[in-house]
Amino acid sequence: MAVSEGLAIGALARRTGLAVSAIRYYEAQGLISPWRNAGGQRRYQRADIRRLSFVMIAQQFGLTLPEIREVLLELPGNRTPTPQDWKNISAGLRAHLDQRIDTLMRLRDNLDGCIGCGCLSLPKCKLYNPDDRAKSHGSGPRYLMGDAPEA
Amino acid sequence: MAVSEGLAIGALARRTGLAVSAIRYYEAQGLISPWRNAGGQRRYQRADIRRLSFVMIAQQFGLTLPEIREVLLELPGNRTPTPQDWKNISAGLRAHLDQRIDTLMRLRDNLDGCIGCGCLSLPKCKLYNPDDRAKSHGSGPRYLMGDAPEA
DNA sequence: TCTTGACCTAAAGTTAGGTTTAGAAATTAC
DNA sequence: GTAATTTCTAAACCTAACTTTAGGTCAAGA
Repeated sequence: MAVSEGLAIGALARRTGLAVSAIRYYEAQGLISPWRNAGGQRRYQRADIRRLSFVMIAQQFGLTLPEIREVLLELPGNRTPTPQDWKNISAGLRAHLDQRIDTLMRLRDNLDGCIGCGCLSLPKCKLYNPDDRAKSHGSGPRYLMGDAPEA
Repeated sequence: MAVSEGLAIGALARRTGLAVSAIRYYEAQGLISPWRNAGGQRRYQRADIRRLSFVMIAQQFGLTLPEIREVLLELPGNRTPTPQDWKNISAGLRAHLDQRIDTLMRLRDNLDGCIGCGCLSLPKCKLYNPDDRAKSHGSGPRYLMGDAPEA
């Protein structure tokens, strides 16, 4: 086998720790774009290992797949990303992470306040601040305090 | 209407900001247990407002409904919870939150290290530490690095 | 060559946390 | 007393992020 035939999906799965089905799913979501060999099978570059690694890390940081897709668009399309390219977009992740930590710490401080005052049920409690609420966790519809649709 | 007839589900929904359907769902998940009036309709105590408030807050902190159910079991079953009871279980939340913040901060530090070394694809990268991975976000099956089922 | 094992697609299933819908019964308002 | 609200149950639907299944093709080794 020649050096530049690329990785088959199974090999990529083994190297990244991802399931084969997950890699196909990521392709469907536009996160990765392999080419096809003569028989129609997917072939990947070695740089794609790094790309998927980035996807996994960004997920841990709470980014959704569409968000990750956007971030990855910042990579150069015309050449294999360099370490510097990766450092650049990782810096963006760092900002995102800082924000999440910040939100949680504010939440914690508010909880401390509420433990003190026992106001758990009061609408004016800071824990009900809509800014801190919703869209931070999980999936599916959420219409929480102040997030309800108009009508 | 007598004082102690209890709240109807719609009233509870208005006071908590939750959807009626969500309240019924929480009941199905064992988070709240109303009684029924003669006509079979749900009736709630005013203390349940506080109970649902706690549920919402705990959700923001990233607890799942089963986890919240466990926490709520620590409340006294034989009487209406006092402010002190609520303070006690809120303290448990605080511990949970501290842990989450800790994890995120460690993640951030590791990212800094990786930005420095560009090791994004190396299995030895600290960002791949299984302890930090999985079960922290979102729903659905996740078999990530080291989390794969045996066979 | 033949036989595994890897790969393909499309569609359906899964989980969490709910919402929506439908048709019927209870309550409330006038 | 009747109309308008609420509430009831059960079942289907929703999203995100995948996995599983079914039925068929490709590739590699003996």
